[in-house]
Amino acid sequence: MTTADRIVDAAASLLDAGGESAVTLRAVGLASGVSHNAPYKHFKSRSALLAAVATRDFTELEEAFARIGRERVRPLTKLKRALQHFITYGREFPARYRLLYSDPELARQGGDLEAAAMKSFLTFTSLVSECQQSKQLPSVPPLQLAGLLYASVHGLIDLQAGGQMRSEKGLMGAEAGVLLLLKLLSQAE
Amino acid sequence: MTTADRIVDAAASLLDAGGESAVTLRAVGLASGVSHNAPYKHFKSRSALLAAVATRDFTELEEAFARIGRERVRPLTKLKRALQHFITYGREFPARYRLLYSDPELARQGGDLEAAAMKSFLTFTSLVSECQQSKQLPSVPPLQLAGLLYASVHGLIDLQAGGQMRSEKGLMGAEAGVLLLLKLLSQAE
DNA sequence: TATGCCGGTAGACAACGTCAACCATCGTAG
DNA sequence: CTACGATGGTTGACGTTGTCTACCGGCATA
Repeated sequence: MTTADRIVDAAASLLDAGGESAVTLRAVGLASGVSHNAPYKHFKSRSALLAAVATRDFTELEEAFARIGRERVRPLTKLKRALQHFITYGREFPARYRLLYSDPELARQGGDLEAAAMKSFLTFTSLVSECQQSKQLPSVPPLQLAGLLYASVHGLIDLQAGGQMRSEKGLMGAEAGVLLLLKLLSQAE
Repeated sequence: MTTADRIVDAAASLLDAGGESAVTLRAVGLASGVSHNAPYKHFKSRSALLAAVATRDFTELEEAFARIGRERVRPLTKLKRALQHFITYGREFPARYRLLYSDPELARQGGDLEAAAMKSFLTFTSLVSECQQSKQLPSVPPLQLAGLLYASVHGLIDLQAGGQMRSEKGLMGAEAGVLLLLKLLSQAE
């Protein structure tokens, strides 16, 4: 494993452990066994390092979507599994999840964050499109339906990750929300 | 206008102008004509100041929802107007919008942020409930449907505020997304 | 063998949040 | 009338942070 990888790993761990503010270059350096300035040899700034973490997670997300897409089950089942994976990831790593969709400045830190994000969305779209072809979701333009579903699920996960949607308030969890949404959508056309 | 109000105003302006990182206590002090430490006489910390900004915005949001709820138009029209207001606010003040749903630590900074957020959501829920009573939305538990709608719209606004959902990518805007969602939901039951 | 890049170090700097000490004003208890 | 505590303001200092600059060793290559 290269040093750059170890630095990204350390940043991700710190992110999980203490939120974005815990990702200081000094802590990253300490955790990856280098000095507090070594990250600058691999990333242009702290933001660029965070962008690298986000890019890696987007790529892994896309791989998961693609893997699920190859399973031999009903299209709607694939979609549900993909959404379940998304939700689980968001619940397990809320800080990393929120990083994915944080400031637009992150995307402009160079790198291929935007491309990775777009690719994962397009793979997700193909899952939605499959459901439409098998008449399990209404026949509106696939990109529109996928965008709507993606945004809705993002909203559910984000509110849950931020603690604004806790079940003790009588609200439902992200899983229940997704299932309700899919149920309602499948009744439309 | 009290000094505390001026400080909150300054923080909101800086937030709009340069994002969260631009809200430094020194800049806030300068903009509101006090020293860099005066905010501490009114707010326990920088986070508490940001929480005050968020609380104010949630309150204004709730007032807008309540105002729209008193209009004499069809329930679904009220709901659409409320959502349109929400979207417009998010587009005009993306940094403030994102502050509303940022870290859970903000909510724990004391203050009544959580109560204000809940109140605005409940007022929104009453709009949804009205639509259900007039059979314009499916008859599922109101809190669930409202939560789903709220989260979905939040997702649309948030992705747009973060620049992840730009129309030049062939994706739709938040308004179109909401209209599509309402159209599909109204076909279900 | 000399050289220039690559990846690392250490140190300094300004800006930031926060803390402590100090001070003016003013309503009020004695 | 006076003493005083609370309120809201000030200045200065401290530690931490991101970032910049300078330095340095190894190693491929001309």
